[in-house]
Amino acid sequence: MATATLERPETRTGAPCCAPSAASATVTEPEAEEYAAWFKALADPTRIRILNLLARSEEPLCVCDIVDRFPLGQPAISHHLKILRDVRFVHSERRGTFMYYRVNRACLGEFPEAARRLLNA
Amino acid sequence: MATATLERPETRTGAPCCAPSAASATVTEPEAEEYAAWFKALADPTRIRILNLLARSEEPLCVCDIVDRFPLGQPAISHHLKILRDVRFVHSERRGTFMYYRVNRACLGEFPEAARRLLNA
DNA sequence: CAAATGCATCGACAAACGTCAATGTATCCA
DNA sequence: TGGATACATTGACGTTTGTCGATGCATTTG
Repeated sequence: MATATLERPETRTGAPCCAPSAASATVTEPEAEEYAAWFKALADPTRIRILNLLARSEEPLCVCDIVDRFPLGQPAISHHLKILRDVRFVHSERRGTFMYYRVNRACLGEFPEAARRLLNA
Repeated sequence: MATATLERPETRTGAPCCAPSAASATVTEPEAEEYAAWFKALADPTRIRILNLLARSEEPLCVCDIVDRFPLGQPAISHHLKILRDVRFVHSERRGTFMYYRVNRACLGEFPEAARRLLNA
């Protein structure tokens, strides 16, 4: 899957986050693909746990911190982190040779509200 | 995937819906699989649009009504409806030879809140 | 009962996903 | 400059997913 598929105009123009300002109206096919991409990023137990781990951590965590907590190899963890980064659920920041990850609170905060508008119309 | 995987004790004992009463604590691996199953059910554009269609409809819709709105065959639509039923996002009811589907408001209402507790800890 | 209708299920197939081992890249340090 | 460290990327593999055509089942109607 191409990364560009998950990058929306709003994000490229500097909008803080994810919500496509969905009114409680009909969801078009492009919008549906966008929503599905967000849900797909959460459709794996490991990513759920990584995200919860980052959400509950005061400090950003480096990749090796995360690898230590899972029975998976480092490439698998990096793969999941990339998926979470592509949909803007997490941010990453270099510190020397370390990459520190933290949740994108603006994005995760808007996500449940977007889900509500979508499903609870 | 077996249907039984998506049936949690609460649903079997008559609880209204989905939320596993997740405090804002560490998500265990079984809990993560449960959450992932819900998100997985929403990780497809067609299911997003089916769910939005049902959510915006006052009246329940039969399968042929839904089939008419998508460029997919009837087996594909039935397949997606089964996935949405397995996670309790929709209900189905027979009327003669027709199967009428409607959203499970209790479930879809709790889902965003569960997502918030999970991600916005 | 028999035919017709609406939907579910099955079998098959291509595409996507998750994982690992191996390798590449960037940064720090001696 | 060269080695070591932390992470990303690649290629391969088995599993899962989404779709279709064909078929089966339940219900209504003649």
